[in-house]
Amino acid sequence: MSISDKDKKPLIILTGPTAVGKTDLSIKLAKKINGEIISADSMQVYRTMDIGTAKVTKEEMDGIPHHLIDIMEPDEEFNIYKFKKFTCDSIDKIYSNSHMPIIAGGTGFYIQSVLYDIEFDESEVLSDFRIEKEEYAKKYGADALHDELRKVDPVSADAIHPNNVKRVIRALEYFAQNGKPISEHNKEQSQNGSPYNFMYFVLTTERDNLYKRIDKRVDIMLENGLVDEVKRLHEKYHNPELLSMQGIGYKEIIEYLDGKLTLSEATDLLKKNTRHFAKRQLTWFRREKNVTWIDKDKFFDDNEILDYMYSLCTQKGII
RNA sequence: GGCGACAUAGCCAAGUGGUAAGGCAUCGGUCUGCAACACCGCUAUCACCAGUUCAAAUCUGGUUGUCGCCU
Repeated sequence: MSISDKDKKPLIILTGPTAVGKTDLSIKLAKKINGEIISADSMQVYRTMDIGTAKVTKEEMDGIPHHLIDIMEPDEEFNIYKFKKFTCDSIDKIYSNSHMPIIAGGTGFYIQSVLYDIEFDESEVLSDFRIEKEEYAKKYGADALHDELRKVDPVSADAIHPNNVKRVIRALEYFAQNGKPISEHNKEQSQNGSPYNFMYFVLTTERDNLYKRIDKRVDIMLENGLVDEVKRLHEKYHNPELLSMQGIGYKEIIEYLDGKLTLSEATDLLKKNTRHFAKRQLTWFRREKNVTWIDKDKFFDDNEILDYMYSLCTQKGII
């Protein structure tokens, strides 16, 4: 590369599977290095969804500014395009405060969009188009829709499994809007380098331990009133289809409230879904390039982790 | 002690002579505008021993274990 990393803008990312302890550590890190936190979490953006998203509380923030939390109503749609836009704005603002941006959160897809500056065109989501295609797939089968994609974009057709109707539709939508295959666009974008001089920390711990933490956290959420929180939202919106209500912890409790599950069944399902989610996150991070894994089990305490992170950031000239 | 039933992967569970369905969990993976989404892949030789048969998870005998009933 022609521009040295040190000339690029600094950025720190702290991620990891759900319930590993990101929030706590990110705040400690922010204090240590004069940082501000940008949440990379697709659910914490929603106001009044606090318990189920394990959202940071004001007290926990302890004066550290947090961005991208509580910026949407639960019946609004949030997506990666919005995330990227808001995050880039926040990063600029943080620089102008002479602070260090720390992206903390578990949505790897979102992080990627900012880190590698992936471009999204301005066009709106074609919701009618999506609905129409969904119905088509339901009526004639997923394979029929996949065949349709093959006609316009064989590369994507090869890459996307026919059963993955959502992705097939997005590829179709992209083609309808731009007149070129999404596979071409993806290929171009995948060659982007990062405009940042960054450290990408992935916090992890032994699998058994992680699962125990998850189970425990779910129990605590229940004790803290998760059912009431979901009940309030469910009564307000009456719409389990909302993106926000599809979040883990919300969809399961709604099933309970609707009498489809007992509370204990809903709880088990919620724990299971959370474990699955954590596993998928881990898979994502494993594939991500240039990440620094931090195995909590190898450190005595958070301070030792912070010192380690600090020294790596220093070496890279980020701090 | 007697009688009866059952014994298939971590769990549930099909399969009654022809070379081990399925579901869940586990594990691995995909992902470029719904991503806490959506999707894909992998995982057993049938309690043990002996016998019948070209061929047994499937039949016979025995052993062990579990459950139920009876005294």
